Amino acid sequence: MTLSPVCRLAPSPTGYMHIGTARTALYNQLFAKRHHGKFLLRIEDTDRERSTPEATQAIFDGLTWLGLHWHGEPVMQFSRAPRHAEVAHQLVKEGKAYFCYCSPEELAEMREEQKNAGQPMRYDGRWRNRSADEAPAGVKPVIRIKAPQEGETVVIDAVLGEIRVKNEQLDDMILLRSDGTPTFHLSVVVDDADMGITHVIRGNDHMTNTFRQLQIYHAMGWKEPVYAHLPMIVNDQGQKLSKRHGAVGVRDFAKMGYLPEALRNYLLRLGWGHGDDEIISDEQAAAWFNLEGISKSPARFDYNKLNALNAHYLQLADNVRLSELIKDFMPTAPSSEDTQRIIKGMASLKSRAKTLVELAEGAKVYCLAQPLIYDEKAKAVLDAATVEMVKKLAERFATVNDWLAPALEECVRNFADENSLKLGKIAQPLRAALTGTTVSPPIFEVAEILGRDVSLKRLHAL
RNA sequence: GUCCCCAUCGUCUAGUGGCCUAGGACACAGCCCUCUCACGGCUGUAACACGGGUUCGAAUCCCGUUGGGGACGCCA
Repeated sequence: MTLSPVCRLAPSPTGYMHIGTARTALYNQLFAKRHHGKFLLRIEDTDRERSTPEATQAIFDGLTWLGLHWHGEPVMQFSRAPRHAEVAHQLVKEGKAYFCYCSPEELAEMREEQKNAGQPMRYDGRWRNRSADEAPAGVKPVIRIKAPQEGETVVIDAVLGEIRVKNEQLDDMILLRSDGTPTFHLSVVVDDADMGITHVIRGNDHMTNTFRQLQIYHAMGWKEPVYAHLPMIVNDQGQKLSKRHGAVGVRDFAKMGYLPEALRNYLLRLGWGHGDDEIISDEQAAAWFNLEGISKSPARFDYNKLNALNAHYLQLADNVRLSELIKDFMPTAPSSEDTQRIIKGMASLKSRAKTLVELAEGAKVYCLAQPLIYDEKAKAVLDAATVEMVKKLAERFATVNDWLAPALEECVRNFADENSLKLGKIAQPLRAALTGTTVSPPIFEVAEILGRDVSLKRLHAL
């Protein structure tokens, strides 16, 4: 690549930030990084009805949380409306676009007739060659492009290859609405051209838009960008991911306890491959990412794999960082002493968790809420005879000098030998007594971290 | 309805005419490790949608069928 690429993410701020948008952002950012180019952000807020500042903020927040940084100030598309109108009028002057005075009702009627007749639903060009004198009074016209009616439009897509469509299939799309505001196609092309975008990497739902957008490039004599259309992310039914069927917002994944680095790795591999590599660091991703590796077919979102990846990145994550992150997932904030215990026990805790939610759950052992609550399984373990035994063990514990896991383990092993018991026969009741549960990190480690006083207190509380 | 795109284990994928009795990862099952649960290690189940070609040879190329997805707005 001789010139460094300029990529962009162009989401419309009409709600939350979709996970598919996040992946598109990742691919754009990686591609730009790989080739030392730029990754720009443009907020497509020309739909004044649906665009909200909150949704715009959600996009900034989502990208920031994911660790995807864009270059420079985001472009707010609506602010460029005058420029878009200017281009539309220029095309009219050059005879490449024209005014159309059809009412929305008239167009709807036309489509209805076409549909009933089994015809393709397309604008029939009824104003293409009429002069403005025929304009009905009081009707504000739209501007339509005078699209070529013969030949074909060809897209060379970096993912899909060459795609051709006959121009007769395309109609004269609206460039400028009757209120003078630009439509999507016009603003996208004008902005991409003005921003110097060289590579348009976007969702496959834009594939068929490309033909129309190319016509604007051709009319204006602008150099067209390289296109790369990404396969959709679909749900387990194979359909477009939508809010009706579960989580789709980046924020939802944060709330479910996923780490941004895990989501990045997951999204990277969802629709792109590099041999047999599965765990891919940010550095490797930036060095390896290429358009050739993008797959053509839609990819299903799979929580199992995301969970596995998240578990992996949890292992790699810094213990103090994790102790901070799990606070959002705990009913009450742990005290500073509890937090210290959690950090000490984190190595064992995190190997047992797939998400921050599970990690927070596990960390509860070190949060000293009194009295200790025993779950059903723990109660079952602690029958009367067993409680007697544990109390005897507690007396032994009181004599342990170094309150450290190895010493405690030795103490319990000796106790077990003396009573001809298997270690498990004592360790499990000990676990139940110390944690109120039957599942925890290694119990001697838990006892060590809990400390002598707390541990003995819990044993005596039986 | 019209147009466009897609098609390898349940899922994500490797594979670009012989290296494929199709590889990896996740999930699943079993075993080992083990104080519980995990981690880890080992083993296993499991796929080229179908039908025609082309070729000495096809998961790989071509055509068709079927199935899936997307687009057809004065939304983006």
